[in-house]
Parts: sequence; C-alpha cells; structure tokens
Amino acid sequence: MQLLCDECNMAFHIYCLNPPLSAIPEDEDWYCPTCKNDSSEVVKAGEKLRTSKKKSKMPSATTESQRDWGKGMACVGRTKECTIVPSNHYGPVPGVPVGTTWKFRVQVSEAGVHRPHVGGIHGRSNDGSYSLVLAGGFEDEVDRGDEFTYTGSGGRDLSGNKRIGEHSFDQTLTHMNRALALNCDAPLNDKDGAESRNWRAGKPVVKYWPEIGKCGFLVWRYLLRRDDVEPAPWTPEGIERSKKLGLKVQYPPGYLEAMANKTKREATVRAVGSSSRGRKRGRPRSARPSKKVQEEEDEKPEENMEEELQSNGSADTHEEESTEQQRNMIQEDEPNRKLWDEALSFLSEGPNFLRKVEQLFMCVCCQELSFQPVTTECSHNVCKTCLQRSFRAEVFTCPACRHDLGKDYAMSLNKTLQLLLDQFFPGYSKGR
DNA sequence: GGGCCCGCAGGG
DNA sequence: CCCTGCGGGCCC
Repeated sequence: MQLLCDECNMAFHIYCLNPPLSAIPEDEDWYCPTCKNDSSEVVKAGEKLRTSKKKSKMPSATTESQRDWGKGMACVGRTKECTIVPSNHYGPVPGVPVGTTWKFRVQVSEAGVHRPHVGGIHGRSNDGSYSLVLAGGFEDEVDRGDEFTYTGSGGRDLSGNKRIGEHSFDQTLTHMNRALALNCDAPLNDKDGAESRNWRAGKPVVKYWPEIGKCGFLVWRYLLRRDDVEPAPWTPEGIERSKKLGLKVQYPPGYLEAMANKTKREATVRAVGSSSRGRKRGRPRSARPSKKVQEEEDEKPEENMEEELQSNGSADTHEEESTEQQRNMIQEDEPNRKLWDEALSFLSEGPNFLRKVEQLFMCVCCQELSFQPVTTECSHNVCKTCLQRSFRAEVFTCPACRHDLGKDYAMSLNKTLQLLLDQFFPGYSKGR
C-alpha cells in the first residue's frame, strides 16, 4: 500500500495521495508530490517565465494555511464524466435507475445525475433547470415524497470563502432561481411568481412564489410534484425494485478500503502509544520487495473493522440471494467447482457465506483475499503477483501444496473468479 | 461538535 | 474572465 518516491525515497500510502491511487502505478518511476515537477511550471528553452494564473488566483496562493487538503473527498475533482447525455439534459439518465444512491456529491456529478459539486440547482437561466438536490437544509421546506417545496439559491453571506452560509439578504429570481422558474408551464413572473397551467407539460414545477422565509429574508419557493413511471424508491414497490436490481450505496473506488486501512492504522498508533509511521518502522531498504511496494506488516485488521467494511459494502449480498448472473458465473468457474460448492453450502447460514468465500479464496502467500487470482492446475488460488514473486525467488511450486508447476508455468488469470470476488467484496482489489 | 475555508464544476 | 454554490474534512 506504500510507494517509495524515486527522488527522495520517502514512503507514501497510495490512499493518502491526492488524488488517491487505487493501485500501484505501472510506470517505472514515481515521484512524490514534493519532488514531482509540474510540467505546466517548467520553463522550456526559449520560453518566458510564466506562472499559472489559475493557481496564483486560488485562495491557497494567498493564505499561509497549513491545512492538509490531501485526504478525503472535500476537495477532489471528478475522475470520470458522464457522456451518455449532455450536461443540459432533462429527465432520466439512461442506465441510472431510480433509487440509485451514492456516498458523495462528486460521484453524483460523475454519474451525470446532478453535475454541480456543491450547488443545489443545476440549470441555465435562459433554458430551465435540469436537476435539484434536496438535503434537508431548510427547516421551512415541506417534503411529502411525491410533492415537495424547494427554496431558491442566493441571499447568503459567502464571505470567508464559504460555499454555504447564513441568509443575509433577499433572493432574486435570477441565475438558477430563474432557471427553475422556467420549468413551470407559465409565463415567467419575477414579481409574484406563477402557477403552471398544466404541470405535466412543464418540468414538474407546479408553482413558484416569493415569501419571507424563517430566515427573515425573501426567498423564492417552488412546489414540485413527482412525475415518473418508475416507482418511488421509498414505496414498497420501489424498495422491491431496488432489491431486485441489487442497488447499493456506491462508494468511490477504493474508498472503503482506504477508510478501513486508515482506521486500522489509527488503531495501531493508539495501541502502540506513539507514532510508528514512516521509516522508523521500516525494514532495512535492502530487505524491501523489489517493486516500490511496501506491504503493511501490521497486525491483521480487527474483527469489528471487517464487519464494518462488510456492512457498508457487501454484507447484504447473501440476503438478497446471489443473483442469477452470479450463479452463472460461479458455474463458469469450473476449476473452482469444489470450492464454490463448499461456499454455496453456507448460503443458508447468512453472513457465513461471505466469510466462507473469503476463507476459501484466501491467498496462502499474503493471507488476503486473492487479487488477480491464478488458479493452479492443483486447484489452488494465489495472487498472480504473489506467484510471480515466488517464481522470481526461483521457487516453482504451488505455494499451497508444493506441487511442481514447472518454471515455464503459464500463469493465466482466472478472470471469472476475479469478477466474482469483485462483486462479493466490492472494491476490495482497489487498494491492492 | 462546530467553525472554518479549500478545489472544483458550472453558468454567464 | 468572474461569480456562485443544500460539500466535506481538518482542527480547534
């Protein structure tokens, strides 16, 4: 989980980097944020000295704040972008069923469902509004599920480089507020508001009006009504549908693992009573694995940690009975027929199924769930990298049973098994 | 537990 | 280019 900088030799957890890495980079060399040269700041021959205008205008350029923004999701950018529909798209995004849930706003942006990072209203003031976020931030809003009121944006004091703040002046029907008003099937009225002639013909804003909110300032209020063929996710039909589709909270790649590791590390520090990070704990350099990877050799994660990871990630899987597709894939994994049969016999025992899978497909080398597993001819599963390490040490036998594999053994990845493990332990491989 | 304040994405 | 913003996490 650690990378060594090829310049200063310092070690960095891949999940602490900004942005965090989900895997060890393929590249031959890697440089830490301090040593890395920003190509946009390198002055090439014949070029004038230039400074990044954008960066020089950033608040961070003028403050001496030492806060470390490198961790967490507060300031990260998108890593993907939805191209299925344009950003000014109205209505459902194909492939994103009603009831889909995400942990962070940035993921919702990536999915193309609501693109602004922070803003609650996405729209264009001369077109209309494409999406809203309800976050329960307004005490005087009403949410009856199929109908709710919404409050416009603006009127807030954003001094101090804040993103949201106290209401300190009246809102106006401009910008996003105007955009949302245009969704109402009525001529725009920025004085008194308006009521839709046919709410289904509009983009279901039923009416909008100005009022003095509990905050004491004028706010624009909107009434919206649900208009969708898919059942609402909070109804019994919706819950059934979500279950059928296997919808679970989506986390950023590697997020759960990073959190688990972080808590594990903190627990270790607490237990030891002092910081044991960094090089102090390190082995002599010559004893390190040749690739720039330092394996965590700390104690195994505590039990409760594993449970937390499962309850967030995949513990539900067994309850919803493994899906048709998973069953088919298990059938496909012929070389592991016996192991899967054994695991499946635990299906009726609830959470024990996942535990059993984890145990049966553990790599004997690293004592973790096999990552990029090779299923040997003797029917054992080991991480490909573990097997390669063994071969580099000129040990050409199966790490599990010492069956001779021969030094020209073709280590073919069991892709089916990898897909299955990824489904049962979502994201588990990302931190590897 | 709450205050502070950051990069980023989007509109205009 | 500038303005805006129903996030989010560090740190007091």
